[in-house]
Amino acid sequence: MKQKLLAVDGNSILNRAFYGVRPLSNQQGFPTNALFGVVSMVTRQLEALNPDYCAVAFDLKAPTFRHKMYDHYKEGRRPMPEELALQLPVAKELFSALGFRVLELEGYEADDILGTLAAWSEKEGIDAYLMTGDRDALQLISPSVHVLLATNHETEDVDEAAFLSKYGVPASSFVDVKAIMGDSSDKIPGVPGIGEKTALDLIAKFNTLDNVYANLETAGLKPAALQKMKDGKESAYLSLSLARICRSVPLSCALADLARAEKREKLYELFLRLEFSAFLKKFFGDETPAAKPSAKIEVQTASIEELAELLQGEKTVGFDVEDGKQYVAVREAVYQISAPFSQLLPLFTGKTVVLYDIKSFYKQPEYAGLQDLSAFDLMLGAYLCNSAKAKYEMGVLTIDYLQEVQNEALPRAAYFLRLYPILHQKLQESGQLELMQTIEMPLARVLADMESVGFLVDREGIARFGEQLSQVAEALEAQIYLQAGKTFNIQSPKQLGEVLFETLHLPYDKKTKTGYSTNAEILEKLRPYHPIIQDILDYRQVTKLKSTYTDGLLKVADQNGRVHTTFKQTGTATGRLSSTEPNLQNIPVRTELGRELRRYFLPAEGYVLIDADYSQIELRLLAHISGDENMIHAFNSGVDIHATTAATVFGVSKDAVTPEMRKKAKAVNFGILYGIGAYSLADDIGVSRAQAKAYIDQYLAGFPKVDAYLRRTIAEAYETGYVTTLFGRRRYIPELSGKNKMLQKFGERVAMNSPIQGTAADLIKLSMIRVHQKLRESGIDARLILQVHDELLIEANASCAAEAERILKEEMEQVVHYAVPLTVEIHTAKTWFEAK
DNA sequence: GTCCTCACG
DNA sequence: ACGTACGTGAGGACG
Repeated sequence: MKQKLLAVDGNSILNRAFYGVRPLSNQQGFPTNALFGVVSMVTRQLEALNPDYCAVAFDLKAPTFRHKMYDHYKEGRRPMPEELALQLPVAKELFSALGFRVLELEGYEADDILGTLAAWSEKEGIDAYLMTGDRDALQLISPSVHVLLATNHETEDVDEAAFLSKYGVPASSFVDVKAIMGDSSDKIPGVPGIGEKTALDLIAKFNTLDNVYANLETAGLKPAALQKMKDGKESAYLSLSLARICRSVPLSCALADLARAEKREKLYELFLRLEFSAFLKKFFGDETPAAKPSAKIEVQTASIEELAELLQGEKTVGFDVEDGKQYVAVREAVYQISAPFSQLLPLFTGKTVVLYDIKSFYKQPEYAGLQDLSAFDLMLGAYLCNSAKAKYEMGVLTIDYLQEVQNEALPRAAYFLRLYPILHQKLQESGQLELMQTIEMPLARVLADMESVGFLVDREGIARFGEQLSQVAEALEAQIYLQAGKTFNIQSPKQLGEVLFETLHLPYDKKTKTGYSTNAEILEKLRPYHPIIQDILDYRQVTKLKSTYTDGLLKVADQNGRVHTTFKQTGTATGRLSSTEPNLQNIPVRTELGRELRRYFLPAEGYVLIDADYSQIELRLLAHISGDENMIHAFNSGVDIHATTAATVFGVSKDAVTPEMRKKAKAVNFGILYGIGAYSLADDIGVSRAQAKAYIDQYLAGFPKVDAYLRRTIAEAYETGYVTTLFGRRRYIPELSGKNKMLQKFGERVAMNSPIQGTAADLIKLSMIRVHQKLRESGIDARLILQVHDELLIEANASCAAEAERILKEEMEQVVHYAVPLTVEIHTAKTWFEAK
């Protein structure tokens, strides 16, 4: 087995990673996105190759940076963005810790060093893998030298054969091609007027630049091209020398000095500092290097009497159940307790019980009584501290807040009482402690009850409906094949695109990265061109209903025909809930056929369903939050808000508003809530961009305080890095602190939308807690079973339906008293279809 | 695992 | 040069 060298162009891939990975930073605000990308790319290659030698090369020229791969930087050099410059020295540390020798030499660029290493490898008879995002390096490919070309999402292994089949010339001739075609981003002139195609043709025929000029007259060029080649000869030879990568940089080390030497303690330290929890887990698992020894905790067993003794005078106690074993944490110690929970309960009274994922305890009857204690859920606390995280596992929390890797040999409870004061303080500092105590913690109990109760579905009815859908799908499928003239997989966007745009030659405008776009919006436009389109749209709808909804629901119904969703309380950046397995927050309603499904969502025998939803809650909150008199007045006078908006936008009286105007105004209202952009609004309502901008300007002139509010919110978000809801819920917007304009724009839209969407989420959560409480207090036979963002469902005994309806409407409408009324539409019926 | 598509507010 | 409305979850295709 030949030995291997992995040599990385540090500048190139750091640059790639910086532009390819969304902004990330650690809690100190230090940018980490490029470093994350680099570690991710490099470790993948380390695993795949297991190289014996590792080196990384960095440019050492001017404090500027070449953006070769981005045409828009073709004007030349630009200063490196600060966020990237900060990461550069850490990248060197990271490479070194990963076992790479860091190579840099005054006056040489990274690719020259790579070229030199490639030459060494050839001489020593080992395989070299050159990792870079720069296509220039392809000229270094040889029988023993591969280039690992890092593109946006993958790293492509280019060897001699791959190069030849892609370009039609051997890799060794790549510089000759460049000498002719030039490279504007690299300031290589080439032969003016000659492009890639001619250059490749010539080199394919003659192999080298010398040979091309030796045979120029017989090359079969058109007269114009021939003349250009003649005129550009000098430029071509200059380009050849510019394009050729140097292979003899006078490095002060030898191949043997590049032997891979991982520095694990350093790596651990760096990963911790950067908060790379996934990499920590991958590299270190539960083993903590000596650099930072985790607290030495012995797990002891204790009887209830002993525990009672230990807990004397303690204000906080940790509690957890893992692998069926109960753990109680007291200060620095963890005790395994084998008594039933009911015996622990009195010992916890009067203390704060710190635990993780309290909802899962509430769902198990053996932990009854927990709801009467004062508790602090670390998962929920961590969510409020930063709602943008993908995960809130203990392993992540220990890294983010304790700067150490979770030792999985210890019970999780070992960390609880160390995490609690930190999270508690962060909530206090960020003004979210009340939100935690009065909304998120009590809500967990409500959600647990809702999940346990579930929603009854008519399984036979759904099965019948599914059968009908299958039959329709089969018929549509036959029609589609007939019209296409062949069979293919309609559900494959790739195959469908080929059939539509290549077989049937339908016009297309948009392509995705991977092929033709065939989504409903595109197909809608194609409808007039071919009857197959309608069939495909219908087929899509029917198969979606069948697979996601009828089949999906039947799969998860319990033996009583009830489906129990799981509400994720830490799933969204705005504070909303989400619903999984099954997702009951996206049951169809917008189309007639889809809505049919709701006929099979039922109350239990003798019960009814009550469905209540807030009308236009987000616009009402916009009115309140902005304090705009015109919008407040519109809501207080109970008029149609979209019609009022239309009158404002179009400058007509309310009587003169046409349905078309109302429709457009409604779109503008949505646009405002989502963080408006003229471009998207124009696209949405089918007017010119200028027209859309005029609508927006009119709107903002008509509701001046809305305008002021949006501007103020964006400005504050730039200053502080976050936005908040009326209840203090915070969302950080790191996109605003980066230099990427597109991401900044996105951040601004987030800043406009999140306080509104988030406040609505806070409000309905509070309503749920109140409704849950009221229903229990009144002792009536009714319970909450579902929340769909602005909608609540109750299953109530028919005998107390009216009372349940009254409570639901009252609690929802009176949850707060704002500048505009929060109105609720409510219906009671025997199916969800009828109740909505 | 990631992309595309589509269901909801 | 590029490509946008905000927030989600699920299923199928494909590498």
